[in-house]
Amino acid sequence: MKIATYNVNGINARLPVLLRWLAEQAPDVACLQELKAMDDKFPVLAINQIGYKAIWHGQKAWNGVAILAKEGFDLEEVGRGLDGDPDDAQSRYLEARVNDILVCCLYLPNGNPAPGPKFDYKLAWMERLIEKGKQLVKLDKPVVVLGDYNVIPTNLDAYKPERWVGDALFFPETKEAYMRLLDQGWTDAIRKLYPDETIFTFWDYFRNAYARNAGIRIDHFLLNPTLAPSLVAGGVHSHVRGWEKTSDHAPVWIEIRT
DNA sequence: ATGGCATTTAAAAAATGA
Repeated sequence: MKIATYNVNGINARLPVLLRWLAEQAPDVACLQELKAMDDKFPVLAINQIGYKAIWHGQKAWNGVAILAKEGFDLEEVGRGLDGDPDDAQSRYLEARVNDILVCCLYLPNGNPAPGPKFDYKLAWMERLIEKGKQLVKLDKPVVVLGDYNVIPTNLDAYKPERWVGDALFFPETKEAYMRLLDQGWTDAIRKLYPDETIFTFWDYFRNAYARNAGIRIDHFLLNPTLAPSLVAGGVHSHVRGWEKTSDHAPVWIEIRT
């Protein structure tokens, strides 16, 4: 089974790119982030027409997450949103069962500028995710928590790491919270497959960043111990970042033995 | 240190992203 994550940066603005990528790569499951659309603006018809079911959690203008699965897969929503803050109205977490795998799609807050209230929200959100992770990691069933983490885990994950010092994606507290999550027993699937390679999933729109390969790795797959032994392959569809009217993220994928 | 670009909302310019 191939599972992908893709921060589309506006699902309606990127619909041609999204459909082209789905047709070209045909992932079995695709988790999307940054829909930037309300629920009734989600392009479900176009997605159904190319053979995918979908569930989504939208929001006006910002955020928004969705889980797509090919027709023939069993897709059932398990929940939306993280516990721990009843006042949180941002659509950033969606959980579904796809066949026997629990698929948890997230769009972790950016947190800039740091320090500040947005950074506080990011760190609080990470604490809520860590609470959730405690339960998920120990399940007997296979679990993947994937999406745009907005975390650059190590110096290996950034072109010129010194440029990211002081950024919320690379702040000591951000990396520390992410490490605490990993230490629950999660496997960073892409880093497991490529322990020493420079791999990027995001290139900003400025300064010709994609052509210079001046990127960062912030889209991650975390596998629980039940699922981790089934990992067989993975990578980044970086060529999609070179398409017209494309997102600043590229799709990332893994393959699971089922 | 700053700004470069792209999107949404909504009707010009602000907010957001990373």
